[in-house]
Amino acid sequence: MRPWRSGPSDRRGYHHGNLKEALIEAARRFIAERGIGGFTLVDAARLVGVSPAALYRHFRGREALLEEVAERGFAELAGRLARALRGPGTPLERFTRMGEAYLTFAEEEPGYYAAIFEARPAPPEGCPPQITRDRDAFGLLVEALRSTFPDGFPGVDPRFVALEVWALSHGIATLSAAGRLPAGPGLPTKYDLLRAGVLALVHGARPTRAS
Amino acid sequence: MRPWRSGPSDRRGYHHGNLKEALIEAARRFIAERGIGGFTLVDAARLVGVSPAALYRHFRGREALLEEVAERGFAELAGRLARALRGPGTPLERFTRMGEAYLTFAEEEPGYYAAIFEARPAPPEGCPPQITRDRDAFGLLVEALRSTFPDGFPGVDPRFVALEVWALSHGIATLSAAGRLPAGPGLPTKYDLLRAGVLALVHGARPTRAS
DNA sequence: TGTACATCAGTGAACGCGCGTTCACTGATGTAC
DNA sequence: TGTACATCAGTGAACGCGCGTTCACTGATGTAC
Repeated sequence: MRPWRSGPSDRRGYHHGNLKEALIEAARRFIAERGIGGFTLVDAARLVGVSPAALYRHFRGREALLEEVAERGFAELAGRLARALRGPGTPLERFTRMGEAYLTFAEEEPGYYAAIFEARPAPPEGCPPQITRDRDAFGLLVEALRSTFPDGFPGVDPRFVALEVWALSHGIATLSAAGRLPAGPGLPTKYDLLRAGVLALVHGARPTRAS
Repeated sequence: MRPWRSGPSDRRGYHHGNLKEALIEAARRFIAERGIGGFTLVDAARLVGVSPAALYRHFRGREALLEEVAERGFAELAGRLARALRGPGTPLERFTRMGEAYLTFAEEEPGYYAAIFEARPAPPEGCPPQITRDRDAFGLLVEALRSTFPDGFPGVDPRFVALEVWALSHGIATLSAAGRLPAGPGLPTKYDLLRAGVLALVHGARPTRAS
């Protein structure tokens, strides 16, 4: 990519100069507003001020653009989680902040969040990138659990606890995004819910499961 | 609706006789396969063997059909939950079975489940039916908690615990539907996850929240 | 420093498609007499 | 019991629309000489 001359100029001309990034950004915003299904190449191009055909200089098509958005979103999420975990405080404080970072990401970046989660049932070919991404994120969570509770959990695989924490976080994030968590003064925030829930899950981890 | 002459005849003729129900059923199946966004009136009509225009004898349009599907789905879900709760066993056993019924519903009826949860951000008019539905379902859960744990939770509103249980259930159901819960022999099933998680949430309910 | 040229990121018109919806209509049904 | 008729659930053709994608093209850019 051509080195872009510095300065705040928003530029406009025959060559956009930053089209790929601008399209990803536009997609992120439209997905946030209307969901994956409501996202349209034509709208994205219009927002950026470019003809729809220009898109094909940078992406193979709609799916490729969505995949790129999911990729960016995942990188952003992973970065936020890692940063929260690396911060100051006791292990438990940092773990708690990681949960908050997850909810905050889902709230601030609903486009990314949706792209990450919807971007593919995809044909049952190899499809390794997705698997890899999940494994990376999940591994991060498991590692965080291990370092936060170095003594582990009596008889329970940390991955089991990690799955529960993830499911709770995802549930809170999606219910909240759908406007289905009762909210208001005096009511618990989603952060309250997650904090208390994670503590309970972590403390309550006992060998109660059947298999 | 004309009394339908009995018999297993699938019938075919100028008058379908059962078109409204057949369309709802078709919508349910297509949403399950392709999601809300992938659902199409034309496909539904084709599956039922009727011209697309026929639909408008029974629904005001696409949105109305989706709303009807969501309504049916919600009724089915509420019925299943209530039935599980009314069954035999100790209160805790019945409460646990209610959770299983939730997951089973989400798995067996992904069309209904998606319709229930996606069927509307809807303009900020009165929109009472949705609110009412949520309140009904949530009230059922709160009632179940109260009767399962008649002594309550030390210093914690049962509705708080109910929200956490719901969020966990929803998170597990959606992750599972998205194929993102690692599954296989030796790995915990989603039922294991929910059972252990609910126990932990219920036992761990303590006054830890900030607000 | 100036000019010819290769490169390639853009244009804009067009395409085929499938969608939701409408319309005037038609044919089956059940009822009144 | 037979017939005329009102009702209304269906048809099928058509609509306007916006979509993703293609194509031959054009104009700006940066480089070689």
